[in-house]
Amino acid sequence: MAEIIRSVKGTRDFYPEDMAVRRWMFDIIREVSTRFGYQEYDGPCLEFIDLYAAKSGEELVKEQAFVFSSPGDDLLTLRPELTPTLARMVAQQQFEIPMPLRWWSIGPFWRYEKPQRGRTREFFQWNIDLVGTEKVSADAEIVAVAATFLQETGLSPEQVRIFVNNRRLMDSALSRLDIDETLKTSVFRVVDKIDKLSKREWQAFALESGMTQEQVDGLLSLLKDEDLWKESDELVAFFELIQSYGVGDYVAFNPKVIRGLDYYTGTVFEAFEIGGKSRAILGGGRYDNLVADVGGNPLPGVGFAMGDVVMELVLRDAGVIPENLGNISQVIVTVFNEETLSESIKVANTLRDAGYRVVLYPEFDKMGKQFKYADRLNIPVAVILGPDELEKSEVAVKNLRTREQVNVSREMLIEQIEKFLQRSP
RNA sequence: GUGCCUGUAGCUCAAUGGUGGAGCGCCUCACUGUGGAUGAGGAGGUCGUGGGUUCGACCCCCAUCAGGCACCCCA
Repeated sequence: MAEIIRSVKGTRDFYPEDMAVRRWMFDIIREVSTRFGYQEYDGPCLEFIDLYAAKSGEELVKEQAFVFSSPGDDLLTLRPELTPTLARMVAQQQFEIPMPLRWWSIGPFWRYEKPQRGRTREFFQWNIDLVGTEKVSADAEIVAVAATFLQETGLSPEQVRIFVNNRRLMDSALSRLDIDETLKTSVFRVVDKIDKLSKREWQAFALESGMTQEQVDGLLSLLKDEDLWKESDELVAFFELIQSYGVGDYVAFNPKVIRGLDYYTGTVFEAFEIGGKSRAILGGGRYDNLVADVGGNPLPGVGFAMGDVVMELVLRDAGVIPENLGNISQVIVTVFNEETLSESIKVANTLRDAGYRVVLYPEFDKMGKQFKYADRLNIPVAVILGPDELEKSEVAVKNLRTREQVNVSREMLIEQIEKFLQRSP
């Protein structure tokens, strides 16, 4: 066999069974997003690199973006994230769009990373944002959307949890420890590392980043304080509202959640798998200057992003992905020989008009082979149209699960198929 | 960028340095109007690639390519 040209590293092939899982997941995303009144949007996959240079972390553009020059010598990049595109789209029509806007999107993104479990170079990301209000009720709504999604997939609060924190709360708490403004960014990084390093390593890392031993101890007790949120009016209001959404079980306070990006200003949150690998599933928060960097007036907003790769792993491990996804055909119409082919086509079309998913066997193979083919495609019902049936203007309908077979008139065909399908959907 | 592991049939994987196998899948037949089972037969391989050691290499060594995993980084 000739050598097959391999696929590009970090990309995935979606065979029908894979595509069915993706479709299932995306349908839940769409359903939940629109149920909360969000509108679908999208931007181009290609952008000028300048769009990201302004805002995204330097790292993201310089090291992780697919950048290339077009034949016209433009420096282009395959979008590594959607937020800058959203910012531009909003800025371009800032006074046309009714605020607050609720937009969601799902599409492909690219990052030049080293592929490993849960990480590919080409992936899909769900983005959802509520822009134009700084009310804490907006924060609660966005987190409720995330929680509702998790719930709809079948994941339980014992399997996943959304951990919430607040940047302003942490800011003032850090100030109480006499941590200087200039140090805060690196302290946030220290916080971010606490569960990734051993106790000793973490202490060393904390001291290295410029904190005193006293401050490190203070920070440590701060991060253990499960009641810290009560000091924040915003968080108190937030948790009250999230209860009203009925998804309180999925949401919890966690002072360790801080998130790397600089542009978050208030509420920040991350969903994690509980136990197991405790992988991060989605993350987001409040930002107060969405469009400022692309030249518009500052707009407050809140949103999150979720990658499909880790999400699918979590769903798979949790065992919540339904069996038999995808559009399995319901009926196969067999073809006896060349003379009966046109009758088979007519019957197949009748069934299609009635809304069934129908496969017509493409050749004149012997019945055994046609049934075997139906088996492999997991089709539950077969229609047989041979010379005997044609002569009596009947059709034979066979339930391939139970082997039951009956001859019925053409008029009774749909009724009979419906009977078999109800018994084995 | 660093480290570890793996490349053998379409797929999943075996094979003490001495003539490359199994399971699944595929094709044919038993079965010329009825499938999942069973049995019989069959097709299918440059052992990732290139060097080296050896009387002899799938096996040992080196290089290289590809894939996976864990770091680093990050959502």
